[in-house]
Amino acid sequence: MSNCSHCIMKRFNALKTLSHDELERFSDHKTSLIIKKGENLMTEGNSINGLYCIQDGKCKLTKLNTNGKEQIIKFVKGGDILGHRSILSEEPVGLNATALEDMRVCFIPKGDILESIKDNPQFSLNLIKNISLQLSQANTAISQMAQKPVKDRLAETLLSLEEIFGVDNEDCIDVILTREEIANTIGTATESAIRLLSNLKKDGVIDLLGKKIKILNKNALKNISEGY
Amino acid sequence: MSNCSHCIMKRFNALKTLSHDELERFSDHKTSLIIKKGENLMTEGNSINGLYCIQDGKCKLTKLNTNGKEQIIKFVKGGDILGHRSILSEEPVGLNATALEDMRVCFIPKGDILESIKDNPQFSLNLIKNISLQLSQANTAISQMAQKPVKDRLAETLLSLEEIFGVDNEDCIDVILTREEIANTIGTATESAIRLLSNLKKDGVIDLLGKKIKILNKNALKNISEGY
DNA sequence: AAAAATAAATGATAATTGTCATATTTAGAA
DNA sequence: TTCTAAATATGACAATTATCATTTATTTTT
Repeated sequence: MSNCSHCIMKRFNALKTLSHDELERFSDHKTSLIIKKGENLMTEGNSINGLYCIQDGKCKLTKLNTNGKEQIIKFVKGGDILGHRSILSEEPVGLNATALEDMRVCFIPKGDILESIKDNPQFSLNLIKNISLQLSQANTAISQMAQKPVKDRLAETLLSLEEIFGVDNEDCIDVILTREEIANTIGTATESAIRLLSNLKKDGVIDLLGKKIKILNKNALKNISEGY
Repeated sequence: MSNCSHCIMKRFNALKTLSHDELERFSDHKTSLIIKKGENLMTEGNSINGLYCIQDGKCKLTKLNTNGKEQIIKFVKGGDILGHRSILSEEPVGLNATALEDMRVCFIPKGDILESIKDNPQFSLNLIKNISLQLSQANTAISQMAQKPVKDRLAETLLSLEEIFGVDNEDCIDVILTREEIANTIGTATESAIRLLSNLKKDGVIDLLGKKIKILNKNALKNISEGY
């Protein structure tokens, strides 16, 4: 099985401050798992006892609203970690993590993580920074959801998806989402999302190739996202 | 000047795990300040080098949107702490903290806080839990802003305001907000907020006594907040 | 490959929400 | 107090967004 001290994950995030010894310890205790598209890596309300390192693949973090609708809170990809908030706060997981494509994930038991937190203040601090950044981004999201019209939020979301996932060899945003998932990200009805995407295409701002979306005019999108 | 080890603050939050010695150190270095209604305790984008303990008074945490509108993210009252996120993440403050009434606040220099974080893992952990809880609440807020109609959000907000601030001797929610501030909390136009408040009053769910709001039927509000 | 199921697209219409205008009330300053 | 400014309230209307119905396209299953 692969070794944590050689893993690409350690180049990212909080994990980059871990010593060789700590990574070896992780290696000895970790389990690798494959999450198939559509399956849940974490489920809202459940407790977990470890940290997930996303090796490969993409997932969405969602919340089920009281009205039964799914809200997508965040997208996660290879190199990201999941579950640290729950470990640190000793609370159940707050979001569902659902695979958007097949994923390769490593699971590192809570005990090892807590040990590193105790031994390695820098690791601990990096986890805190990660959570703080998420809080900061969440506050921005609240503001935008509350005050921006759907069209602006769609533009914003498309830019952010390209930022997160990059583009493929045809310059399309490198993630496959259904129209419903896009709608659940910006908080609108699926039909509205479809209509606004069609408008953006008609205006030459984006191109739609099946589920693939290509941004043609980033500046125009940026303007729309700011209400112009 | 008052002494931290006798302060009511230490009954709350992360501070409750601090030792007598730590509190004495805080006491020696702290400064007390009065923030007048309308003044800012913290300002978005500025850096701070310490922790604020709110002794008394209320404030709103806001974010200025790209469209120039103010979004209220959170309300803060006596017993709460502010600035720990910025200290821990070593980033500028993300939100404005504006006094809703005159406030008494203590400021404890960053150095003392960082020392306690190093010495006292439980203190550190409690700060993390505080930030984690905020993140969890923020995610819920995103979902509600994105998916619930304004009426539901208003009902939700009224319940939450009573939860946070309690009621005065006339059973009114114990905080004075302008209609504009209520609108900026739920993310709507001031006129819409006014109209929906009037409707709730007409339906006998709340009573409006000037700026004071009294919840008459908590169950009805709860139902409205959930879309019934 | 054909059939069935799911997703996307579009029109028609209704409901929600925002904007502008204006009146009324309240709070603050001279 | 009296004046002035600001906040609240309400109507009229426009813009945005949701819902429902239906068609077309795409994906999945048999």
